[in-house]
Amino acid sequence: MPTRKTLLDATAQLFAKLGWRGTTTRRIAELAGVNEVTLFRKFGSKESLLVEAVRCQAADAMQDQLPVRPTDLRAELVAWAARHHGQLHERSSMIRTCLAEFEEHPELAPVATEGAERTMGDMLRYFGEARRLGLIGPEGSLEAATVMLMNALFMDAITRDVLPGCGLVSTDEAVAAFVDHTLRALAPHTGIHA
Amino acid sequence: MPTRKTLLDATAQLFAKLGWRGTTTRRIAELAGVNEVTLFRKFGSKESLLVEAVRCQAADAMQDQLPVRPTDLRAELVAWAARHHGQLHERSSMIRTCLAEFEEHPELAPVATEGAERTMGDMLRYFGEARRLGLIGPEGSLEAATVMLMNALFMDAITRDVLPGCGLVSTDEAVAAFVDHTLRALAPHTGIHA
DNA sequence: ACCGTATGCAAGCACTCACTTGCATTGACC
DNA sequence: GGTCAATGCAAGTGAGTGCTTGCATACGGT
Repeated sequence: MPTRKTLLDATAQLFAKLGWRGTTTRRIAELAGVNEVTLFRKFGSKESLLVEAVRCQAADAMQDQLPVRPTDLRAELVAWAARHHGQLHERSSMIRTCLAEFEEHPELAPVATEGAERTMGDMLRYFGEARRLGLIGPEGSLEAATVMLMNALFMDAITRDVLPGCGLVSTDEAVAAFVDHTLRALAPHTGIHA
Repeated sequence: MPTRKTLLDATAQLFAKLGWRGTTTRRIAELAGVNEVTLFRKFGSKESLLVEAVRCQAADAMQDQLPVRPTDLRAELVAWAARHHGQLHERSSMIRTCLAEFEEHPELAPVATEGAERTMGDMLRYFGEARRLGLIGPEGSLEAATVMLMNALFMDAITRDVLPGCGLVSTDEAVAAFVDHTLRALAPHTGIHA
């Protein structure tokens, strides 16, 4: 059924840009090139369609994992962070909208955030492994390091186009600076990057 | 004129919760206990009223500065970060909504973000001063430290009620952990907090 | 006592919203 | 050729939208 996917894609696209209330069934039908009635026959209501569209969009998010065994921390983290930042940036409009809509539509939250928690768990595991291998020092909270790095990447990705001038200038520089700062806090001895 | 402030407050409150489209002139009038016609007589249009309401809300944000001369970095930063986090948290609903509405209503952006940039500048100055005084080491990017700390606080504050389980558990612990992590990255010698 | 300003009230305008109904058309499978 | 499910089209429902008009009422300054 090509119609179904077409409708879900159009809905996600409109929702990201216009929010729940702005995403009208008329606009969805027009963008999908489908009659408005078809939308109701296939999904029953606007609400079902929107929730399903957000669910699919979130499920599409690539699962990008850190290496099982850390070797070159900086290289691996920078590469991972760049990919992760790219993914977030692609979806920044949808993410901003969801953050605002969670209050009125809490049913969106579980489906949209499941990925984030898994990613945090993966990074925590990675740092734990690195510490076990002596690649980072025995002190410093790995949770704090993980949350701060992920928050920094997240914020930069979702505010970059909408609030230029509230962060670092270039994306690559920002990613590298965040990773370096994180590793400096976890370094086994001073001046690891000096 | 009590009516004016009443209307602005009601508007800001509704806008934070329901967004631009959800904030209807009927709801505003009802919440403010004012006739809907009065709203149009005083502000001309819904758009003027909304922009003005967001402007006032942002202007109300307390300006909370770091000490001119750094002495006890950790204590000063923790105290400042806790206050800053509190302010952000109070306005988290409005902030989330604005982040989503910036795309459709870019006129909101300048008025709403002016404070954030000043705050970042203040922290950068504070770190620069601290480095000059030898309270932090000569290496490590102060911009990265500033952006990461502010992003971490910002994210924690605006996602705390809407995405529990995506960060650290208690607010106070989170704030302290973020500051510690930041200082560890900037520390003049290893193990400053050991 | 008079006047201007601010507000309320009732009604209405043209428009959009989510959603429904009834009927015609298509196309695939038997 | 006949059946059935999927889709389109035209029209309409009741509710909500931003905004306007006309008129009544209050209150303060002169």
